[in-house]
Amino acid sequence: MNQTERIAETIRAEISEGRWPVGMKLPSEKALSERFRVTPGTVRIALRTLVEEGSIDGTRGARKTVIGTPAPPEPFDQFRSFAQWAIQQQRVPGGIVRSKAWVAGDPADAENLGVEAGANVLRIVRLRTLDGEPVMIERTHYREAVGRAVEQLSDDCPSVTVALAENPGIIFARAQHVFAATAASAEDAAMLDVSPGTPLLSHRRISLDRRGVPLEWSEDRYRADVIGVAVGNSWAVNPLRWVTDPGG
Amino acid sequence: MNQTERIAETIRAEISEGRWPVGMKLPSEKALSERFRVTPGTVRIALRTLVEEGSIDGTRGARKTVIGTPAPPEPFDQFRSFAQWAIQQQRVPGGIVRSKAWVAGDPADAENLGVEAGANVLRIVRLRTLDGEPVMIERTHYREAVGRAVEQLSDDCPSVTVALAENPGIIFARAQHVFAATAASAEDAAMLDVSPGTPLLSHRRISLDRRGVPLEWSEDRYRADVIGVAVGNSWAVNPLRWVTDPGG
DNA sequence: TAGTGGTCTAGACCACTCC
DNA sequence: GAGTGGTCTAGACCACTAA
Repeated sequence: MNQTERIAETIRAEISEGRWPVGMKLPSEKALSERFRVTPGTVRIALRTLVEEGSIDGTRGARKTVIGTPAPPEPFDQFRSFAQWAIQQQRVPGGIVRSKAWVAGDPADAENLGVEAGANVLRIVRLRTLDGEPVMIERTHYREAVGRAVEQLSDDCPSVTVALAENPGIIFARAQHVFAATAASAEDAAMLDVSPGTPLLSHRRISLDRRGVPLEWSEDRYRADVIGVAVGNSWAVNPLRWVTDPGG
Repeated sequence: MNQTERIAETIRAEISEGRWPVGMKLPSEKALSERFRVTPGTVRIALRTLVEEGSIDGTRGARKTVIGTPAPPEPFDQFRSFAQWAIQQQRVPGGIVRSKAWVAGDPADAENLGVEAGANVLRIVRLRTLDGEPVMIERTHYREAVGRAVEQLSDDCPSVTVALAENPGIIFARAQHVFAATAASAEDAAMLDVSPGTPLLSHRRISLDRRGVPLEWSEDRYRADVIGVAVGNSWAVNPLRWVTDPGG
């Protein structure tokens, strides 16, 4: 554990338990540095993470002010693994593979995965459930190397993400997402147990490894009355942008 | 301009124009520090922003590798100001105020704005257009102090965000967003020129100032065939999370 | 004007990658 | 084992806030 992480974690906890109420100014960096027996620079790095999380104010020249209860950001995997998220919500996740097939990559696969058209692509359609209720459909396309690892998992494997993490060569490092809305097709409607035409939240994503190589892309559809997507942004960190022609 | 920003900007540009192609290793921090005449620590801070943007790799002990073309993140205001975004896209933004009224805050206003039920709230419904085509509806609720500033703007003011930034007491510092999908109501359909029931992307947001005080909240609806929302995340920065019961 | 945070320098030490 | 990046220390200097 880093010093900076340790300090950030300690102050986060103290804000949560009310030792530094909202509106109160934190001690100066110098005071905190003496308390934690580190230099002021180290304290500043720790406080910067809290500023980026949006729980303390970052005005220059003034003491840091507590803005709100800190919510440490979800780890990256938490937005890849539906199962992990569901368990944290104290819901029971389920997953049913509805179809699985090696196909010749079409132009969309070629563009999204950076492979040639016709290359081997593993296409899997999964229905995800919460407490037995169907809530989302994943239509995922895997690059050949990843598909071979996915293929060896059992169909009722609760978390593909966790299972793939065991695989040394496959590291999901970042992803790009586009959100839109779409009407449930007849197939969607049957799987999600809604009427055809029901509005669904459409989530297209491309997952990349540390070197920027696309590992998978997916078009997921959510029952929008049950599950949505939350995002935070700030002057310090703004990952959001509008796009025209979202596809979906 | 900071040293760190200057260095990050220079390297970003050099990657974009192909001086450091994808897959090539960047010079060491020591070499870069001599080139820019700063200390290695300063170079590292500059490179960290590129790592967070996802354009270079951040493996420890190895030289930084170019992953892809850098896309500097949008400034925070860019996701508040529809007009600024549209102009950057070389589209012509338009805005029409469809209704504007001071109302007594209902429970939703009380919760989202942190005011008492019955407090004065300015409620404005705007129709936004791109090149004359209607693309989104904003239903915004302003806290009283902000509403008084908004009220003084002319109805055809192209960018409320820009106009409000002139106001010294009102600083938008961060926001929370929830995305879902919803069916166009009769009113929505008439304004957006679509059929009732058409799936729309629903975007609920709460905008806060630096001290965490809510300034406005809004429920926006987008024509999902024209406009969507893109988000990037990585192991370094992950602002995304799923939520149950998105409202919408 | 005093205090504070933001930036940058200079350098020590360790963990890790690569040859 | 050489080279490299990540962490942390120590301190100078400046910009800004708050009284």
